[in-house]
Amino acid sequence: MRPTIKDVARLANVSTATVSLSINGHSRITQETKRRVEKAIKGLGYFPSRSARDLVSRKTGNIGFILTDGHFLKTEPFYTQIFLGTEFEARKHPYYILLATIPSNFGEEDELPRFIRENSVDGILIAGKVSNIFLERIKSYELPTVMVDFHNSEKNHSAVLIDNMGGVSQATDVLVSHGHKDIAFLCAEREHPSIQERYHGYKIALENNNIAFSDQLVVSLETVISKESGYNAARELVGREVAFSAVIACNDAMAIGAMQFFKEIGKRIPDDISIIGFDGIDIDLYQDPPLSTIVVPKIDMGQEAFQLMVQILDKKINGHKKIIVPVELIIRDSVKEFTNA
Amino acid sequence: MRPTIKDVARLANVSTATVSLSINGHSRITQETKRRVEKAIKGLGYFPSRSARDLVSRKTGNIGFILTDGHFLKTEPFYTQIFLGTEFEARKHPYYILLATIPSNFGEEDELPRFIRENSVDGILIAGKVSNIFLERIKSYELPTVMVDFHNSEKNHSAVLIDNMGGVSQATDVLVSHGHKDIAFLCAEREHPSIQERYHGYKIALENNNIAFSDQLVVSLETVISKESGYNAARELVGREVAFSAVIACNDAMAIGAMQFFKEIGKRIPDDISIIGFDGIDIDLYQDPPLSTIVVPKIDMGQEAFQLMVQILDKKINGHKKIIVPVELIIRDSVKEFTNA
DNA sequence: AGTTTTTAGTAAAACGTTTAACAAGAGAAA
DNA sequence: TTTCTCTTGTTAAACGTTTTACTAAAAACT
Repeated sequence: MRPTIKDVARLANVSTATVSLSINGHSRITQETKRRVEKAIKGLGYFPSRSARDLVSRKTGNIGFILTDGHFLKTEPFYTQIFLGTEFEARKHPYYILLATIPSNFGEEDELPRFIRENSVDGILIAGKVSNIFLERIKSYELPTVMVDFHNSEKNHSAVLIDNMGGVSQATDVLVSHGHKDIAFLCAEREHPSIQERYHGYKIALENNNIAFSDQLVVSLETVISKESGYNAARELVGREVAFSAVIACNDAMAIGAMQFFKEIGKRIPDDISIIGFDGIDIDLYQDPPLSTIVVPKIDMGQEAFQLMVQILDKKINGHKKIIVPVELIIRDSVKEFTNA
Repeated sequence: MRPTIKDVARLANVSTATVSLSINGHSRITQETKRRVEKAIKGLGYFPSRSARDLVSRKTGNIGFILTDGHFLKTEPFYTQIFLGTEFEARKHPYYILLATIPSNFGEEDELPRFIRENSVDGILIAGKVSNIFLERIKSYELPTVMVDFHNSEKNHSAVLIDNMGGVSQATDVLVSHGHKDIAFLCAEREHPSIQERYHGYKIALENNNIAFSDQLVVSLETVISKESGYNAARELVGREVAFSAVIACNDAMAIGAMQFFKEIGKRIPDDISIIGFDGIDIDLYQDPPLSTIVVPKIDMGQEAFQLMVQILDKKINGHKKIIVPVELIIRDSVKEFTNA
């Protein structure tokens, strides 16, 4: 039989209240008794019962982590790494994480994650884009919410976001400083906030560098971001027969797809075309040449999000807080000085 | 304030005991009262408190899902899909799943997953290969355990396993029936039970088809399975300058890496070489040509594992039960009749 | 009719914590 | 000395269920 707080109290010759206060670090207890309690706990291998604790404190001790099944099963473990970050952070706090996936096109008829319906979480983390219907449906539960790598149009939630604009601006600046003037921008899923920000960063940077913007250099056709859409976007760009010496893709998957097309039609990278992606995923390094990219600190984002959640639950935050995590531009062999050759 | 069982009892004009028995489907309660209780529950939007329930029933209501961080962060969502399968199944039962990753090389100094140390799970699911040290360390907790796609040498746990031997045998048979005689086998991580079984299936099938086994046709050099090791294995095979017209790789990743090498040296698939992988991952379809493979029902495996766990917890099982899930050979364009041209 | 058995429901204890209200003793202030 | 204030600890209620033992009424036997 697992020892209870009573066993500890008996062994330490104090009341159960003292044990409880001692464990939870209340200042009422003297060092001496605290030591006695500690010793008893160690001796018995005692561990407080979660359900008893939760019952009286009226918490569940769980945080829900929600993302779409598409994001969870993606080939690139982008959101998986964010999840891992929250897991790492959760270990330092008295919470467990419950993961649930929802359909990408969550609609009226779909069921909410069970832990929401059963009131088994104290708050939820939402990673990546989810449907508005989903957001509407969970409103009535009034759960503390932190969004990661996404924020809804009303922006009425705390969120951990990527510095999309800064990242792409920086990338553009670097290409310009390498002598490039005709810089293309390949993207998809234009309605996604992150994509809009990246696009914005591209335009701003061009402006700052006194380079005229040309919509002939922007390809934005498809609604889903993938290697395939990158391949197609590159084909479209080449088909337009407009001069360009560098490409920024709105993420690494598209960049890799684009590189594949460029290579297939005999273009050399970086000799003919310099290219930069966004995300910083592992396979970037295994490309030929290795892909330059804007690295997103995925683990950090997960950790930040969880910390934010803890602050909210501890009522240390009043309104909605936004955290913008910085990104890091890493230039590899896919970028080279512009040559007129 | 959330309604409690007392509110329901009051509204339905019965005792809390009746409500409890009613909810949990005890036969003591008459249809009429059950209906009254149901109505009250609906009316109040009542939901039983997990912590209260767990406290008295001395369960946690959680199942731990453990896999190595390497497996979790893999590019191919193989284990992620297995996890999703358990998630789907868990929704039908009164359990939540807690996920934890452990280091691939878990050692003496590493910490056990928090939910184990804190006694917050009623049982654990272990997916994929984990270190023996880990298995040793959790022994003392005496947790009901189900292993998925792995079983330790002592085989003293229930497990859900893949029909590795059957799958590869079948693949070999098909190649033989397509006229191939010199069939190579590429693998890595030879000490892994699944790999051994696949290798065994290959040998058995050759024997059954009266084809002499040649270790010149078996490449097993590296300790880690990946696209890269497949690429290297193919190079090794070609370097041996021994005739072969077909290849079975011990998984899809290696098959894809091997295909890449074959194509690079000008071999045509399937004209010069037929190739079959194992796993059935999504990108198989996007290969050129689409890769034939032995499809593992990953979602099913997760579901089976969870069902097994529930049976164990309900004491419906005496000893250790093994479930072998069937696989399905799917022949795509990477396989062709042998021609002597 | 009287007795036993079955049925349908209830009272109350128990699960293991937290915490508000209280108490006893020690030192400080009067 | 008496009273007041800290300090350190304790008592006991409360959290929301489940379940054992019990009871009253109805049904089934003699």
